Amino acid sequence: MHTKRAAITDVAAAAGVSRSTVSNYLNHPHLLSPPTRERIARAIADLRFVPSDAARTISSTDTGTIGYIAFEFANPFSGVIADAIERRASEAGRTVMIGNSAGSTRRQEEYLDLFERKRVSGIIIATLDDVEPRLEEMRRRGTPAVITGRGSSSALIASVSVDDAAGGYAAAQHLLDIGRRRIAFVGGPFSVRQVSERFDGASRAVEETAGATLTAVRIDERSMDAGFAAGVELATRGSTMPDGVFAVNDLVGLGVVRGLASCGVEVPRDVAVIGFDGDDIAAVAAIPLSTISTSGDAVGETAVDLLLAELGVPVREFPTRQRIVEPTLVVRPSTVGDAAPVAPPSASGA
Amino acid sequence: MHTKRAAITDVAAAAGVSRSTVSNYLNHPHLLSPPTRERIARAIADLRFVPSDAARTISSTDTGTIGYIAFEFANPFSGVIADAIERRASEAGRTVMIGNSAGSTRRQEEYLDLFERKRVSGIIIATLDDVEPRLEEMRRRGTPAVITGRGSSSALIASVSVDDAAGGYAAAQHLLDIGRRRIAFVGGPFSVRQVSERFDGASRAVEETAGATLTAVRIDERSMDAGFAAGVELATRGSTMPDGVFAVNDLVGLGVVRGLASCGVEVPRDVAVIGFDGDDIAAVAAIPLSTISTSGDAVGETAVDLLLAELGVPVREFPTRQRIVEPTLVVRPSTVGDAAPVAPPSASGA
DNA sequence: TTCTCCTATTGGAGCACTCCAAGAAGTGAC
DNA sequence: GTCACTTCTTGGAGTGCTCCAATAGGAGAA
Repeated sequence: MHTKRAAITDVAAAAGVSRSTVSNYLNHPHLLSPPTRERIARAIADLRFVPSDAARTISSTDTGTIGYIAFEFANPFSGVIADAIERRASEAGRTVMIGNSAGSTRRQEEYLDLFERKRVSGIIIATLDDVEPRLEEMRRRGTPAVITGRGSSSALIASVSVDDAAGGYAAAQHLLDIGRRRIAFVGGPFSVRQVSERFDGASRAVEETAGATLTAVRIDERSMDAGFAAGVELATRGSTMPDGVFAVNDLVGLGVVRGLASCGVEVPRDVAVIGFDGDDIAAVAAIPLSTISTSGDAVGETAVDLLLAELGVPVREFPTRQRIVEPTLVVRPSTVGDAAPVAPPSASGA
Repeated sequence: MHTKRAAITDVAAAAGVSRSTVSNYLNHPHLLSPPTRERIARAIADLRFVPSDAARTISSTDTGTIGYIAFEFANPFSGVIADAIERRASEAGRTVMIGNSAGSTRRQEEYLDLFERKRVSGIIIATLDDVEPRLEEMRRRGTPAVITGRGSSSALIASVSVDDAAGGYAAAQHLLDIGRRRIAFVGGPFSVRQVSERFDGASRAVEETAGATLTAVRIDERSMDAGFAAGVELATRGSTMPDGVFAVNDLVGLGVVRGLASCGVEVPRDVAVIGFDGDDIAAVAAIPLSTISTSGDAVGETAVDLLLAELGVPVREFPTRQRIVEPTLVVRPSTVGDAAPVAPPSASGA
């Protein structure tokens, strides 16, 4: 099928030097005299020699690759983060190995195992589970990790998280600013920290405003379908129907809009809807969705920086262990429609 | 910082057996007696031993990982394919290492180098460049590859491609079926095979229909902005404005729709628009876009199957070298609006 | 009891590299 | 011609594992 791969010994023989010299050519070329360097270069080209990273790893520990365990590849947000991680890592001369836990704890464990066996330099993991103990152990063995998406509960493990409470506050405040008072939060399960913190942030904003109320519509999964169902449910509440909805994420938000629309409720005239995440699809939807945008780029890049810092490689900015990325409000027609918005008692764009 | 990692020798010592026995435990556990097995298991747990894949690779060649070089991570379609590849590979007990060429030939080369150094079992690459010679060489050295997205020009390199010509034909035929006669193709550059084949397919359909014409609007990049510009340009053509547009992909298609709309042209009443790819965003757009859908899942899975076949691992289905995935027509409001469509002389849904 | 046949275990060679102490070769000063 | 330095180059040991031929230790057959 194919001829045997050339190894460093073959190159040495072809160039008439020792293995060590070829190794030096590969790792410390400045040590060689120009003629030797040239002969080795020719031999490598002739034999089409490709050094084995495995053999190198075995005797030098650092593999130069970063393992990233995504939570859900299907979610476009994952792609944005992965892209940012890959870009930043590549700038630092490192490569990324990507796994996809698809939300499964088992697969997450499998990937942690695998990456440790591969001796990746470090791991970036998006997770909802309590993996800190495991990560601490791995760290002790020499493989550091950074958690993305939520804060780390361990001082030993770095994390990059989005300020969900601040985002929730901003979302609710925006609804209040455009005059909405009966706010509904659509999301769940509350055991997921992101969900509860977004809700708590919204609560705080609502409490600060006289006459405003906040109710929660619990859903089990954060999908467009669940949002749709919630939208339909809200639409049929009659007089207790909210005039503002804060959806836990954009997918759910888009579902809510559709659910409401399917019952003849007009967005944003009757009900204003805002999401969370800043997905691209939110922008191109039938009624573009207002949202609290978290920069996936920033999250990914920061995660890599934190990891590199832990690896002792110089990075652009001095890192602290736990980083929090502030989300920003993006206003679109789903809250401030082209159609004249409901009279805003206290107008003030956020 | 951390204690030295336990190696197989340490485990052997702790369990009171030889290194070979531990190696057997790892790779051929059936050879061991239950008591030995247990002692080794305990020793591994106590020492928190994690075997090194690098050391294994060095002495057994197959790393069990597949390298995937994506063309553009930012494009959601990449995510779908990556997800499918990852899933299928994981079913086969293999892992995926992902790189992102971001359309750059240089980075593509870098990843090919890297993956070969890592001794991945095989490579799946989405590319527009003529990489076959390089891949043939790698194959000779023991690293096979599969190209996705376009056919391979080499009989030695497998590929999974979408039948772009058939897709182009179907797109144009759909426009003709709903009574459109002045068709415009928006896409470019024509040097990219996918583009020219889609156009050629469309040509064929148009030629078969008396009185139908096809014109091409060339664009340099396949982005929403480029589509928008093309839409605006078309809208200002006055009497020569087409009544049907076939956009080279969904992103461009969405741009065209917006461009037309920005000039007061109504879709699909005045101009019907169809895209290509089957992106999710096409479905949730303001005016959901009809499209020629290619299943990213099928492409990804088939690519893995082809690669595994090449690696001599049994797979579900007997593979041939070059696979072609047939795209399917998805009809949405951008061609057949809720508003009454233009009188269709020869109605026949495809 | 002796011999055969398993089964479970092992020593040692090998894999493709790196790393380091030490040697060779060349240069210039005295 | 000798000595002190550099600059290159090199053997050999080490890395963590796998693979294989060889061996020990029983169990059963004769």
